[in-house]
Amino acid sequence: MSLQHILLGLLRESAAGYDLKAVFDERISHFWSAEFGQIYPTLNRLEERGLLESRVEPSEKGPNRRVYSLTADGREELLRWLGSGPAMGAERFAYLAQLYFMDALGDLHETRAFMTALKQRLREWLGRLEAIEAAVTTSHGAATEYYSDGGFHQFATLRMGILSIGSKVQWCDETLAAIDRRIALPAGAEATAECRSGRGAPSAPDGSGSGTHVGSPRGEVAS
Amino acid sequence: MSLQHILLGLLRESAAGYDLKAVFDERISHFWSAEFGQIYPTLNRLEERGLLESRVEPSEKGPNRRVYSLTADGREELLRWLGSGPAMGAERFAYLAQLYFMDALGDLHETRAFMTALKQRLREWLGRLEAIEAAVTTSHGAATEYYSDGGFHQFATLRMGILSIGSKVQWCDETLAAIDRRIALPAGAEATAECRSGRGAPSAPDGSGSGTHVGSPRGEVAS
DNA sequence: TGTTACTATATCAATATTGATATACCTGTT
DNA sequence: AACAGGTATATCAATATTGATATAGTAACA
Repeated sequence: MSLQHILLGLLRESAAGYDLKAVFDERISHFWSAEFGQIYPTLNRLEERGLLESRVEPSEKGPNRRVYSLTADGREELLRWLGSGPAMGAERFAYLAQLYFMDALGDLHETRAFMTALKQRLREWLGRLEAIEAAVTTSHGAATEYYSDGGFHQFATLRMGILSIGSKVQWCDETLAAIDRRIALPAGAEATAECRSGRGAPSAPDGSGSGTHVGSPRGEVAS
Repeated sequence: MSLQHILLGLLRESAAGYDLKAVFDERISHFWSAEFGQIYPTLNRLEERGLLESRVEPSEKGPNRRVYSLTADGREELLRWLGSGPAMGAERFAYLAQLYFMDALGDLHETRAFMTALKQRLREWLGRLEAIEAAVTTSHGAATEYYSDGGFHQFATLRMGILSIGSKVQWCDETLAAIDRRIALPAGAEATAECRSGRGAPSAPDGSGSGTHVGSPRGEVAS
């Protein structure tokens, strides 16, 4: 449901779907993204629900544009969402899934190459965010408490991107170091251990006899 | 496309859809989650594509189960995915979107309450992950290089969860401190600043005359 | 003038995801 | 035996998301 609300937020200033795509790509990609195929139908539904209204305008550079703006109901719904407390969706990292299963490749050098590539990608991303941060603090100073209301809030979200991705780069280093220690081990020196995680019962002693030990190949934590 | 591959990874050990749901909830929720409504159709499609095979078995505790296992093609596709380099999907944080627009509430105390609640939720989550980490290192030691192959890779993913969420808790503190400095300001002392971010041209000087300044209410970075 | 190429604008089909609901079996109680 | 409540198993309808494709204008150039 978040995209609907994000569109309401972006449309505090009216815009066409095409413009909004650029905003996703250029300004808020560190916390959300959307394709045309999602933006247009969602705008339609929001208009059907009376949260947006639209008018067709000629474009300066191309075909006619349908420009959307908030209705009173739309503004109300936006404020309701903003006041409803933090929306905590599940996080998804496909590259962590790959790493989780990567023992299947049976070669730690593959894992090492993977982590090196991942670190590189993360550092590029971090660099882009830091460049934006530098541009902002250069022109407005490092004391964000003096920023405009909008700027203050936006800068805070940028900071989370920087800190969070920065921590992932650190994690890459930590993991690469562990990989190197492991590679240096005399063959066959590994013991057996699996770790389980998630929001469920943290350290439930396993072996409850369910017959199917899903996702627990070769060795258990509670060994 | 990732869920399909994650299911292939989990099914290195055969299981029914019901079991897999538990794995998502209890073991890998720090990087992926899935509901029944997604798991079952995806298993079907994977079987149609010949990457999985299934047989119906009586259950010890309930209705008959359809148990899936990898085919040779399925294992091959899993390995292909694992070897294809880090899959970098866009990250999505609905709570950051809320914060980004929260100037609309016009009351920094609302933002403060929001950040306090967010920090609390993140700390709880971090606590769960750290409890798992403690359980693992207690029984297998802190030297992960001696873990089993699977355990080593799985522990690495757990560490990313811990470092990444930890950095977000830090960010909450940093942001709360900035909010407090801003609240303490004499009224009207704020200047104007917006920040833009994303993968696009990092510090493109704005004002390119597009007419619609989407998402840039009240003040520009390149002011 | 016709052609190429490029930007702006939008739609479509396929797939993924969520949340609610359904159905089967088991266990204990009336 | 009939029922109640719980767990195990699975499906469905609605919505979200991705990636490819379509269509309109504009600009440069042969």
